[in-house]
Amino acid sequence: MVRGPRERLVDSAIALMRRKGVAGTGIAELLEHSNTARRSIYMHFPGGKDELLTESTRAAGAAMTALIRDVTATDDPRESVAAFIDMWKGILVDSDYAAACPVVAAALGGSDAPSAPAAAAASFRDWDAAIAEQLVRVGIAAPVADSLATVTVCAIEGAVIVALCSRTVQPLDRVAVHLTELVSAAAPRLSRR
Amino acid sequence: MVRGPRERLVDSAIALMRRKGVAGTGIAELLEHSNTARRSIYMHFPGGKDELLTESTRAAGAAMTALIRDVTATDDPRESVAAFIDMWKGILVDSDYAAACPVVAAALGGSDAPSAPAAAAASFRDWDAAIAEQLVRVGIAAPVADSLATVTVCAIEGAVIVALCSRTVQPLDRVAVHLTELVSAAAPRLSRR
DNA sequence: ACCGTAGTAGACTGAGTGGTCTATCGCAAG
DNA sequence: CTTGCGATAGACCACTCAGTCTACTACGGT
Repeated sequence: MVRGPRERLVDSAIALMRRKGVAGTGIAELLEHSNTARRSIYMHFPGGKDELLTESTRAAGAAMTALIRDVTATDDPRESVAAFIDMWKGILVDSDYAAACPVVAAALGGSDAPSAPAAAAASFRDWDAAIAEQLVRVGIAAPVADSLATVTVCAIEGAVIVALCSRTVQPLDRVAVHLTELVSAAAPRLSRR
Repeated sequence: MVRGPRERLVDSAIALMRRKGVAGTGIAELLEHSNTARRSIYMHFPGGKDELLTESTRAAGAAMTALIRDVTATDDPRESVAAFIDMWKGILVDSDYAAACPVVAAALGGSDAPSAPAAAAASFRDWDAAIAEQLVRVGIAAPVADSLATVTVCAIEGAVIVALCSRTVQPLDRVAVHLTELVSAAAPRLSRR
């Protein structure tokens, strides 16, 4: 694995966006965190902070898309939901409720990184599509699957935020219960389990 | 209604948090937006930015709690959900997808306003309680009502974020459908409508 | 009419912002 | 060895940040 300045910058930007948001992520802090020369930012990202954070949003979104595709390889969406919720619980607890979703930060950081929200929106769409694909595979009609997938993403992202500031994973657990309920109701052939 | 500097500052802080987040809300911008003397901030909020934004979070949260209590006065939670979703759609469209939830901003702004997340968490709890109260009233068992209330808050907040960056109210519509579905399933005596 | 207080206006500070620039370093291809 | 280039180190820029300070004004209670 090549660990050039570009990769280090993107990784650090993702880590900082999780904890500080877009506006709160400063160049100086980013340089220190990634052990990179100041100039390297503008070599790889001529557009400066906006370009760097937007690219980092894309990278974080793509990584999550891959993870979703991996987790949804099963034929039971309820397992997938549980796996996701567990992953988020791990992130929150391990970071002592300091790290949230970098893509959410990007979605809300339009005033500091104007092109970041568009990258966030693209990621959300990818996640939707990946989740809907699994739901269709287990027999849910496409329009319902799309809708359920969107709700899954929204509910989990919302729960992460509420859980973060409340310093408890309870919102995630509650969301897991009801998302499972929705999936079971929509996919009759799963509901006997 | 008295419109002293304190009220103007809180109102402006809420408006700016919606659009710029906590870290992105600067004192200078706040002063200009609220037409207030610099000194007045530190007269009313000796703790500076942290205290001002935390207090503004409490105010925004309380206003929303009142609105929730108002909207949930009905005995049909499905109407209440629809009313909320409509309200958010209005905010997003009217602001041209620039204004989100100030309480979410506070929840994520811990690095710039350390005591804001706690105020956000308190608001989320109040909203949960207000929503759960209505659900219990229509015959849903308390534990289920609590859980459903949390999911309602999380899903809507998540949908606002996704809708904002996607520049479409579709996520909110989809969330409305499935929240209604969940409420109907949990409250049998409503489900014939 | 007087005083006390809240509010206004705006200068000022030190630290920090994102971004640019020059100079040097290390290394690989010719 | 030499040339070229990405990377590093760090000075430097104009600007903004949050917060402090002084001087002045407006007004309500006595």
